[in-house]
Amino acid sequence: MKITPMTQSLVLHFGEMGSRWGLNRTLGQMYALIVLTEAPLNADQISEALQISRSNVSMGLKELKSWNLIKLQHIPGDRKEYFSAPSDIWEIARTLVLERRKRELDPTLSTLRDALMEQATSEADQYAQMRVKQMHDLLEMVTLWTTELQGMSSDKLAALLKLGEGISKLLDVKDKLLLR
Amino acid sequence: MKITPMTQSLVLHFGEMGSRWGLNRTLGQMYALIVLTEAPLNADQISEALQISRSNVSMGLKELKSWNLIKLQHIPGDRKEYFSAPSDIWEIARTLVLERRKRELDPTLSTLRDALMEQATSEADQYAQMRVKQMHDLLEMVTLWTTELQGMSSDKLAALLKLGEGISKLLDVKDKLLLR
DNA sequence: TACAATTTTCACAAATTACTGAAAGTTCGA
DNA sequence: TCGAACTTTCAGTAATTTGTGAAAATTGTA
Repeated sequence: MKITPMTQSLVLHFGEMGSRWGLNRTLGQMYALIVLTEAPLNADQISEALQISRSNVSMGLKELKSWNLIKLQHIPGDRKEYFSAPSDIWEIARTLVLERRKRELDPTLSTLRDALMEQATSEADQYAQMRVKQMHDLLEMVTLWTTELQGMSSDKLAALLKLGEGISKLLDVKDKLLLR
Repeated sequence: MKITPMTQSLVLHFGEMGSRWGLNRTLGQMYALIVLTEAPLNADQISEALQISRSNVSMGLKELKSWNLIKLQHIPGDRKEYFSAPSDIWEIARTLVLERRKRELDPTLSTLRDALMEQATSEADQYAQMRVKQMHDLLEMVTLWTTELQGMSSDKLAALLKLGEGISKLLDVKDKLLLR
């Protein structure tokens, strides 16, 4: 499996990015390759294209599956397993957000809630609890938002994001509507 | 510097979280401690509370400074440097978003743009470029949003987040207003 | 059921990242 | 300008994470 210079450089960049996103370098590279390639790929092709061992690919694929980022498919007459990414980039983004929420936000919220349930005796703990409450409320809102995003169609999501700088104004409009 | 069991467990949790956020475990712990403690702390106190070497604290503090997450202050009659976190949790969140954007989004956008400038000859590259375009547009919108957030007051930010499930409806309202 | 094709697991090796103590550097007051 | 108080740097070590090859497990089909 040959790989063009363009894909090559993108793959390398996303490898670096991957490590900042809870995935690791190889995983980032693998996913970049799958996303950028139209045809579904099998493990051997990935292994060859990225010059990593077959077993490493197997582990990476396992991880990618656990993130729900890839689709398994079979090609008639071929026993190998082929993988591809969703064609809708918004779906990928939505999945990424959802999975990170499950892995990071949810456990953190639960820890914060536990801390809030405790009886704060010392003054130090009272202050800590106050901060915990602030963080908790903030993260809960973020959770609410991500939940909301999950239910939105790709079109709507695109529209929302396009709003961009309009969002601030929109908020003002909302206030006026409520005042009416 | 003693540390209550409550702070202790929160510090440990944010240590784990830190590693998922581009910081590392120690950095997460240090910041949690600073955020949860009302009084500004000096390096020795942090070192003692978290049981890590003085030099490690120095490096962590340096990193935290580069993220703009801590404020340096001096206590009259004491030559040590003391550090504290912003009292406004929204400010912390805003800073975090901004810094991550600078470190991750911006370089990625630039790589994507480079790829888009190239002449795609092969069919493979044309497909790749199409996907790159999708990613680029998505990330550019995210950037726009984060920029917008930077300019918003904490109050407004809180209001926006509180909108939660209302956001979808709000979008509909906007469409109606435009149609009018 | 047997067997070839394919995938997964896992113990170890390699690479990367984080931590430490000692030494060097800085700052400030006398 | 000296020296004590404090901070930073850095080379080496420790810990963690990632990658590999060999072997085991699974799958599909003749």
